[in-house]
Amino acid sequence: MLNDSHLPDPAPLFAALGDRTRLSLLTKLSDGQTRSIAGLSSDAQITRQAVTKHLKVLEDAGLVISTKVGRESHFAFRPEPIKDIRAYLDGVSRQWDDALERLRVFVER
Amino acid sequence: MLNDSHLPDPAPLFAALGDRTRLSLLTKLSDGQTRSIAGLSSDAQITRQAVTKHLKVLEDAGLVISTKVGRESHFAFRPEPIKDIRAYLDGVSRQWDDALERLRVFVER
DNA sequence: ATTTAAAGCAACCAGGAGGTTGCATAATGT
DNA sequence: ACATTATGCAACCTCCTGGTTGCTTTAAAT
Repeated sequence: MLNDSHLPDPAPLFAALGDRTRLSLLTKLSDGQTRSIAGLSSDAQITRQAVTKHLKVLEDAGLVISTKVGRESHFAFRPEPIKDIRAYLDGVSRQWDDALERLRVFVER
Repeated sequence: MLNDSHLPDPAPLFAALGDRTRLSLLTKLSDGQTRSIAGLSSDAQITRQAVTKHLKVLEDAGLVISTKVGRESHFAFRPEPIKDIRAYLDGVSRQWDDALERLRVFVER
């Protein structure tokens, strides 16, 4: 049995990624450049305040980090949680592959 | 620039994974065994009807497939979408790594 | 034939998510 | 000094989500 009781719950992380706007913000930031809220809002269809809320969600999930620079908040991408969920998905895939392999061995005997 | 305009929007897929109950259902099913709604509901803290709703979300996301067997609905894991989101995350990670590499080259010259 | 078990369906409810407007505050630019 | 820009904060609104209860239908078990 796949036992994930020792892992932190990845659901909130997936939830943070489960929004088009947030994915788009993340994609922009994943080019390594740091951006202000105004910079991230300029080409969005929603208000600056809505973007701020999305950035808060991303930051709470650890996907982004912000630092104050003068009157601006500069946001940067944080890749660590991405690694975490890839590891989680690897676990799920592995359990599946193992199940298939057991079935194959059973059928072929 | 990372261009994801040709890809199907992965946000709904992430959203489907963004719930503890659904992740737990998926984890159970990823062992390769097929299960009825009653079987999946028995050790859950919520009602059978709530489980049914979660299964519908998972099925809409393609993460699970159901077939009727007599009066029962049997659910099975579908690994394909997992591969899709891993590919998506690989793209994000790659863009990030490339950015770091460019920075390194720039700094070291 | 009757009872029991599995599932579908609909109505309802509370709370959260995503968005807005409006206003205040604090740096920057001129 | 004054005007402008970037952000923060709060109130509000609507719709969706995750959950419930209650009832019906259908298959299986006795």
